Amino acid sequence: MGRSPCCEKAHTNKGAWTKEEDDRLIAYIRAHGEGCWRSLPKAAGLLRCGKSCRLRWINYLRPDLKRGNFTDEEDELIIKLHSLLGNKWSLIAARLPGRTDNEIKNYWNTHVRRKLFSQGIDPSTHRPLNETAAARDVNTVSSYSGKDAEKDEKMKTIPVEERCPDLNLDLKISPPAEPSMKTGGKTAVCFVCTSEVNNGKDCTCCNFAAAAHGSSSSKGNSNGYEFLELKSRVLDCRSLEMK
DNA sequence: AACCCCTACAACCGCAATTAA
DNA sequence: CTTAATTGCGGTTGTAGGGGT
Repeated sequence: MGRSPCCEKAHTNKGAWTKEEDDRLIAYIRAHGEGCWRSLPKAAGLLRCGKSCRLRWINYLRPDLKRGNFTDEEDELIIKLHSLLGNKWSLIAARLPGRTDNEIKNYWNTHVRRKLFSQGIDPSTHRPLNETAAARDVNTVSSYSGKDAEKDEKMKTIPVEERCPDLNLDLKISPPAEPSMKTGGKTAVCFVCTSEVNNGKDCTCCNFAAAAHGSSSSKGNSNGYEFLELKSRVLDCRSLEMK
């Protein structure tokens, strides 16, 4: 049973991409745009599966990627967003223009986790290690690790509120900063009231401009942080409490 | 120079969610 | 409504390259 493979593996390349493959993919997407990853490899003359092409484009070849080291501001923002969203890398990436979910995930696992540990902070809970160590004795929450199946099962039974009791996580996440293909960039959902915001008009429930609803990086005035009240790009988690 | 270890990150895999037929 | 196909996401792996011995 199960699903059929996404591609004919016997006839696809794997591993690192060559310059020629990159060039083919770039040329094809420039000519035809993104989409229909399933048929793209054949059309572009690539011996790759669609998944692989999509990943290569999104994580490496896209022209709007920032690349380079993360700034201190980005660093801080990632930590704050992770404390709110957990391992929702795509949501975090949506708030960091030019960064991909894969890049942020790698950065988190190689740099940020270590940094937080060195500061005595549990990267899973964003609470002091000694505090979470004590909590572990009670309910094992802070000892959670994705690799630990047993703990994972326990984790599933513990409400989010218990894991971060000082955070009101009954919040709504806005769509990505970039207008999606599916919505055509015409509608978005207010971060605060969740009502639809159409054609770049501001939501009436709050002062958040349309730029913060769905086109922050393309409208010029936004740095992509306003939705978090990050004018100064410093996030107070409690300021994000939603009803 | 050779070997080993560690780090960083590109890429893969499996599954869930979404969309199309 | 159901099923199959496709896309997207998060976890994990593989490996190149750098540093230490």
